Amino acid sequence: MPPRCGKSNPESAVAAAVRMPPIPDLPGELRQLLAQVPPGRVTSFGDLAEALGDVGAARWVATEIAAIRDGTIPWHRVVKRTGELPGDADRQRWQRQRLDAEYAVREPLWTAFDSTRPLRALADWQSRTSRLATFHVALPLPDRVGAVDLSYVSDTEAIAAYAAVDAKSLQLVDSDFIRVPVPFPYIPGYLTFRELPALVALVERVRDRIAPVTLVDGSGRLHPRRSGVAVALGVLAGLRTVGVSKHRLCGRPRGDDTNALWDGDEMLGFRLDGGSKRRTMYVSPGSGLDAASAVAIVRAVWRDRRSPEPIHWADAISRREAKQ
DNA sequence: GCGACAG
DNA sequence: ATCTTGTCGC
Repeated sequence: MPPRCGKSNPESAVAAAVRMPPIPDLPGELRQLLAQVPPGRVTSFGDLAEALGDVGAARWVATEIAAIRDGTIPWHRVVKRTGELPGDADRQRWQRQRLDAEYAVREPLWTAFDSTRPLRALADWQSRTSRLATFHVALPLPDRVGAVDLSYVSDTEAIAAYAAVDAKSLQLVDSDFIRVPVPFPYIPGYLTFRELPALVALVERVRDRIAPVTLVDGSGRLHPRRSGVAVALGVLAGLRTVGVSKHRLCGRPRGDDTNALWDGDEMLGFRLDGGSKRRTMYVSPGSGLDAASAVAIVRAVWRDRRSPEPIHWADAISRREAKQ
């Protein structure tokens, strides 16, 4: 029963607000949208992405359509926003024939989709989730530092691995993995919905022995909605997490410290220079600690490999298991 | 040609 | 991320 009145209860507020959202069947949604385009009209990849809820999914739409083999799906009514046809000469010739056969007008683009815009709902979930994260707590270096990572067996199945090292010796002290279905494609800004179900399942498996801090291969607050996969995992699983990525999703240097990364007036994380043998990494809080603590912890467990020790082991284990 | 958006 | 030949630098 929820508390009735009086003081708010942070525990139950969090418990009520944090649940994994329903993961939409995006390929299915795309096929439904394709079926809506009337014969004789054309639409664009970007307009389809917009109908899915985010124009940023346009490249996923393009690659998904290019992979369609089912001849009953009317992919030929999709063109580039410039009016050009996509693909190589053969594909263009085939598409032009199909369009000519139905006397298609090439403009204006048809955009009157009926859609629930599922990506918009997911983006809203990310914004709500980021408000439940904490990122002002200074956290000393704990005794162990863990990491999680995924390797893909196929486009729809992955190995999620956990590894932990002793913070002093940097020796591997714990590891585990699970094989899990992956329900969602990769779309920039929405990695959370591809990897979070697997990571939550993995964390449940190692819950009783998990390290005080978990590094996550992906962004934390360095995200357009301050809600990278490390933020979501921290909030949903109630863990202290740090986002560690090899590429920068958002955030730019600003001012005196060229390693601090800002978006608007928010300092979201840091660039960690790798030097010669290591590679540059981007670090930001997931939840439960501040950016300075996050970067100090990552530094402490980063020796001379390309990536910090816990991430290296989680990556190596998941990759090895995915190969079998 | 430029810019490029985690995994 | 994964798929992979050839290429480049130490």
